[in-house]
Amino acid sequence: MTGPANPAGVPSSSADDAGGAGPDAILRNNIGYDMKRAFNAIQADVNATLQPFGLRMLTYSVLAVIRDNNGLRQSRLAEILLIERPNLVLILDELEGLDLVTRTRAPDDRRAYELTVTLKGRRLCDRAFRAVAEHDNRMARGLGAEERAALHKALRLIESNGRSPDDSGNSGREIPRP
Amino acid sequence: MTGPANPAGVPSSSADDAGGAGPDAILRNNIGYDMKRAFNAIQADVNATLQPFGLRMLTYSVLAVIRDNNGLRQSRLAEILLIERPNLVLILDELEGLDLVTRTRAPDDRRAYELTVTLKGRRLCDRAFRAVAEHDNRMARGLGAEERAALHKALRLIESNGRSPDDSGNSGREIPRP
DNA sequence: TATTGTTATACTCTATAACTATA
DNA sequence: TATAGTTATAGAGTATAACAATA
Repeated sequence: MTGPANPAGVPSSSADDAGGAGPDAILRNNIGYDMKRAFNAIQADVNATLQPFGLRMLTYSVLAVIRDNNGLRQSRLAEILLIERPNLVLILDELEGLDLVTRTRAPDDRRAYELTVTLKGRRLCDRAFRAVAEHDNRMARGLGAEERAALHKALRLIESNGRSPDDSGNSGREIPRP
Repeated sequence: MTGPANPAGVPSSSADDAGGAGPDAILRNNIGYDMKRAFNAIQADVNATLQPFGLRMLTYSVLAVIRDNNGLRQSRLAEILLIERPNLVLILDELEGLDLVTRTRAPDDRRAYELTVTLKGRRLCDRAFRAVAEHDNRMARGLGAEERAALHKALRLIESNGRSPDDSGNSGREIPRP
């Protein structure tokens, strides 16, 4: 905690709080709360941006990663994007139905599929890429180049903090009295 | 764009990309992608943190805002947390069923309910608050105080950018050829 | 007529178990 | 037996239309 602490470490909930601090002031201290609201704004904008292309954030991500990793297999793609394999199947069905990607049997392992982007898929992906880049600039308006780089760095650090329960003793989470 | 640009503004998708840049390198340029992954980590951790209290991120947010705004009405609470009214009903049913909040008829407007946190709810909220603060420190490990403040500032700026389609002419979104 | 809370419903994203066909 | 892709299913979270009671 950085702010002034009261005995219990609990925020002051006095009535005059509501005056100039905003009714959700307590939650504004939490990175997750601010991030959820920021991400909601981003997702709404990127989905509106991708809608004319027939894509969503998720389908665009899948398309873009296949585009840059030709011959990729579904299991590996699911790993990369942190998607469960069963959920990826439906996304690929959708993209394949739109003639944007193809599944071809792997020559060495006939259980697996190799994913490729079609010409149509590559063209759409490139156009969508530019629209998403504009979306990014729109959402980052007001941030300087260094601030924007710092944001990316912070987000990646947080992501990696989530994967490392490398605290002392227990995993760092409190165990409340039953 | 900050990096070197090629004629079309499209990222190089040559095969040697996959070497040291990571298979999702293209998406890593997008704030939304990094933020989604960071937020996934945060949400998983905060939900694990709140589980012993019988709360989730969403129910904790509702409880905390009522705690600091006694007498709040559902419509206003929904506005504050950007939740649709119908969805809030179920959350309040849950919190009321746990004896953490109460709905009492507003004296001046008998359509509305005034929301209050019970003693049990206040105690639980305070304990959860401390656990969430520890969760926050866990997720922000590696960030200095200024970096952390800059992160909050950036997130709030992005949120506000989402609410302002104040561009010139069209809303700033590209209209692709049909 | 408008608003508060509610019901019902649907859609997206996510998560898990179990199946098939190959290995 | 183990793995790749699949099916079925269930759970959050979110979004909209329509209703009853009240204003």
